[in-house]
Amino acid sequence: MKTVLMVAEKPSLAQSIAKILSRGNFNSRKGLNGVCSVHEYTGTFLGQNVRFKVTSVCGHVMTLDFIGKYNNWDKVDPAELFSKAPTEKKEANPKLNMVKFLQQVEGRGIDYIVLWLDCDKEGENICFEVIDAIHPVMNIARGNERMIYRAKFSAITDTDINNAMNQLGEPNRNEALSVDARQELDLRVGCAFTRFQTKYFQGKYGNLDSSLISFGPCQTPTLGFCVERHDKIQSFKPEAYWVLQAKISNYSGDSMVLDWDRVRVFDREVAQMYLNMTKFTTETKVESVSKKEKVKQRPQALNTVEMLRVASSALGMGPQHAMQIAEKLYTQGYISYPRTETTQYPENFDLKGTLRQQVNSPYWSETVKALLAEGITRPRKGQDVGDHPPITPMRSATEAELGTDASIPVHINNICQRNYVTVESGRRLKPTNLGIVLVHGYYKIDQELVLPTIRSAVEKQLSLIAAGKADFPPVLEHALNIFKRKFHYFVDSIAGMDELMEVSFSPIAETGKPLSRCGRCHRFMKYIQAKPSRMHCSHCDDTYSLPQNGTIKLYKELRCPLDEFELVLWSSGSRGKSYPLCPYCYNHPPFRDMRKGMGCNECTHPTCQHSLSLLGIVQCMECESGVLVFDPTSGPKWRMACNKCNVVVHFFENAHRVKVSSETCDVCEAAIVDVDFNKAKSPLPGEATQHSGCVFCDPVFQNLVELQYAKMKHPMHRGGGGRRRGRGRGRGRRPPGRNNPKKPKDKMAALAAYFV
DNA sequence: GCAAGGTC
Repeated sequence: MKTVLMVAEKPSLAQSIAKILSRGNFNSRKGLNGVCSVHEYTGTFLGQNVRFKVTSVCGHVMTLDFIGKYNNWDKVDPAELFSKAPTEKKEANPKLNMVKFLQQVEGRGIDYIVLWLDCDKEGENICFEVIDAIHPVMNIARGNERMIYRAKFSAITDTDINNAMNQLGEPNRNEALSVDARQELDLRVGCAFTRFQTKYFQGKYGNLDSSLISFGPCQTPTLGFCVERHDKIQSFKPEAYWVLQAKISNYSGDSMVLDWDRVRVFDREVAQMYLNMTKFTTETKVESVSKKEKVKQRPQALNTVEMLRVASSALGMGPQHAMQIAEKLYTQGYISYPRTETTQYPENFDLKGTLRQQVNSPYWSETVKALLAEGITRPRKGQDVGDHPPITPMRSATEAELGTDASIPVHINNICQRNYVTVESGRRLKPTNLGIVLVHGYYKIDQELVLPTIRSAVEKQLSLIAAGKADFPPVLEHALNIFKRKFHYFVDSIAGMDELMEVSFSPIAETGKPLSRCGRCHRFMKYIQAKPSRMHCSHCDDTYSLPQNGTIKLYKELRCPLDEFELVLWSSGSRGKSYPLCPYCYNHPPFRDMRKGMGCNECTHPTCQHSLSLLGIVQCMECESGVLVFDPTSGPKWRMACNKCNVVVHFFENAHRVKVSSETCDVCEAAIVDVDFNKAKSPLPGEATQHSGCVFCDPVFQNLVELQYAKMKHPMHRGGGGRRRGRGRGRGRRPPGRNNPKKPKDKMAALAAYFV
């Protein structure tokens, strides 16, 4: 029996599709990654009896990135990112193992594939990601029989899904290619500007309070809208004005308030004059009576931006939340696809049928019945962009169930995280100094960097690829060329933005507090606590980066024997790990086998008393290449910590001295440790206070060792497994190896519409 | 360490 593999965009959709097509008669099992399930049933396909397997991916399978060596910020000139730096497709989420799942497990030996990815450009792109993985391992078809099919649907309803299955088409290569072009453009442009800005300003100012000064074709215009609004509010100057109001009443006591035809005057004396004139009036004369009727236009059909706007103004719901709910309603079959720019129903759209679905609703049953009886008027004419029908209720819900794209909330979240804006009460966005300076800077240098127009122009070009009216390479090259020139102009004109920065931020040399001495000039260097924390020597004009997410203290005024820089002690917290580091060596590794970002606990100096060579005890039991290094600052609760992962091992408590000797254990090769215990609390037999031995093998010490993990905010490794013995000691070992809100034309117009 | 786009 032949096999048909059907792939949806997300697990919940795969299940819904299987349920509908098999009429509820299917078996499910977990897939390789535990996230994507596989639903199986038998049925007919192209007139033959086949086995159907319905599964899904989790969004994009692949992502675009530069090849490894171009991700080094120190060695790569950002300008190279526009053309020289090669890119490659990497697995978007390696933990999900999607390629293996598709290629080696579910796709192998299948006969047909039906693509049920969302029907938008991104979905079309994912189609080809799936095809690329599966096509090579499919059974070879006889003759010219087609093996790959595309289902087109707009709602997860019985009719839509069954119709799609009966009218399978082909995936659209051009639409997929337009997404490839977008990806490459966003990557090259975003990374080049981000790296340049970040490195330029971080080296100059000490209190930027953002560790990353990012730039993106969507997030930057979003910030632009916030700052523009803020500037308008700031430049508004309130002026006092006067209004005349008269309250009149007739003989029966009915009263009304009359408004002044002039509305307001800004001249107090004029207002006073009119007030004096009315003061002595006892009669009023009605000159005319007019009647007005107000007609409210009937609404247009709902698209995404309008839905988000209404959700915000009427329901007080943030865009992220609103989109999440819409997404859920869609996958459960209550509404049609919630991502659409279209505000016009097709001529043949069954409006009455849609309304009939609501006839038993406990909320509006009566209204629906009345509408059906008297007949309905079509919504006001809108625009059919050709993507999906307007957002439409597909079935009635009972208490409990209740951007042109979902990315607007993501852009807003982005600029919050970068500390460009803060969210005030009532979900109002207020730009920070940094956000304001950036936007004003772009305006000064090149307005197009922050205006939505350039993105709109790019999207227009990309849609030419999608429509098959232009080829991928020339469109990409043309767009990259424009941004490359903009980039060079920006670099050359950065002083313009810098002038604005100077007003809001302090030069790095004036920031921070003196902490440790520089090994070159022997003057105090300043410790800058603001992220990213670093050390700066104003005399030598050098900046040294430091490990993040912890505290930095002076380490007993001890010096590095190699460069005479005073050591500092990094600590992740009172119970976590700590190690000394030399600010110079941390940035400029002294030995060949060392890399940037290593502290003394990874230093291979053969004789320095703070080095791995002298304080290392044994190989870490949890990670591949780490060594447990004695922490001489940890007393009285002595401990050793892995110099690679976050394993911390507590050992002796009541000791006043612990020393790592140069001898090793015969059994496990761990370093022998000499310990002096307190007289009163010594765990040793008799009155003994001193003992030497292997921490793991010595019968006295063995019971005093306890394995515990450091409580780190961002664990690099998860715990697991017990302690393994006999893996040899690790001492000295090298580690191996914005507009009219009704007619948004494109994404940027949609974004602008949200800010109205 | 970076973009934007999917989704968990």
